[in-house]
Amino acid sequence: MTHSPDSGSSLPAGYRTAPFAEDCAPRKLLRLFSAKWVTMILHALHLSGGGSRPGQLLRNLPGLSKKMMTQTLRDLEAKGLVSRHVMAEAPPVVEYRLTALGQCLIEPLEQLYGWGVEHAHILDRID
Amino acid sequence: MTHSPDSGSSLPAGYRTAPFAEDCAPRKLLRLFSAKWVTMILHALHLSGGGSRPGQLLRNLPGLSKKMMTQTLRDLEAKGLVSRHVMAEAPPVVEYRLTALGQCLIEPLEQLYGWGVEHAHILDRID
DNA sequence: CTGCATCCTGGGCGATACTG
DNA sequence: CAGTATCGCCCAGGATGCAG
Repeated sequence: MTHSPDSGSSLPAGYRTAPFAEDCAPRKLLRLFSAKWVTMILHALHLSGGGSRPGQLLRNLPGLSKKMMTQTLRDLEAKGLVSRHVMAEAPPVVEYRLTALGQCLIEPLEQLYGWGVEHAHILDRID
Repeated sequence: MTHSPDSGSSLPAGYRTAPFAEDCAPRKLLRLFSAKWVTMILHALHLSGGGSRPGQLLRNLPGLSKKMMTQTLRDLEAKGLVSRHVMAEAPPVVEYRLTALGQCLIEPLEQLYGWGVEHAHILDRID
């Protein structure tokens, strides 16, 4: 018998997991973005043309601690969103760049950022 | 002398606060959305045509506890994103509805949800 | 400059039990 | 059914210090 491509379950179009499940696609995205510094770092890298050095980032993002920066970068690296490049050794020169995957995630992020900027007057009332 | 409308500071177009500041518009939005149940509840209300009863919500969102539901709803209410309507008294019948402001925030949320669904294959690699 | 380890606190959030 | 109050866990994330 012919059965639908999505393993036979009846889910809303496009979904491969229940739309309200903890692990539904949208939630994954939001969970990623909800880490305090993830979006800022992605955005900063993006604005720097896709790559930036740690010191640079630290200076660009007031409030960001060295610990959280490294930690967040490691996390993003593990997820394949940024890549680490060592250029020299003494003194160490490092640069982090957005991977193709990272560039991809920039899209919805910038959309959201854009919306936020455009509707700043609204956001003033929710925080 | 004529001065620019945005109080004279030199910020990127559209911004009224530094793009990297903790309280920049995009960050406010992300902070709101990062609360564990906010987006799910907004989304659920949206799908229910803008209004829903507590029990309904509880049943629709597996994993959501009564406490967190109420707490989140109270929070959203305080921010003017949902409104509370008591219909009867015994037994109590209550309905929560999205306000105009709430409807407004649905826009970027649904965008993000849409993007997430469309790129589920990518999201599988980040979580 | 870059990066890791350690200590510590706040509060988000879940479980449970009780009122009307 | 709707809502509140309490207890307690867990961990994100900030501060500080050391190492290459």
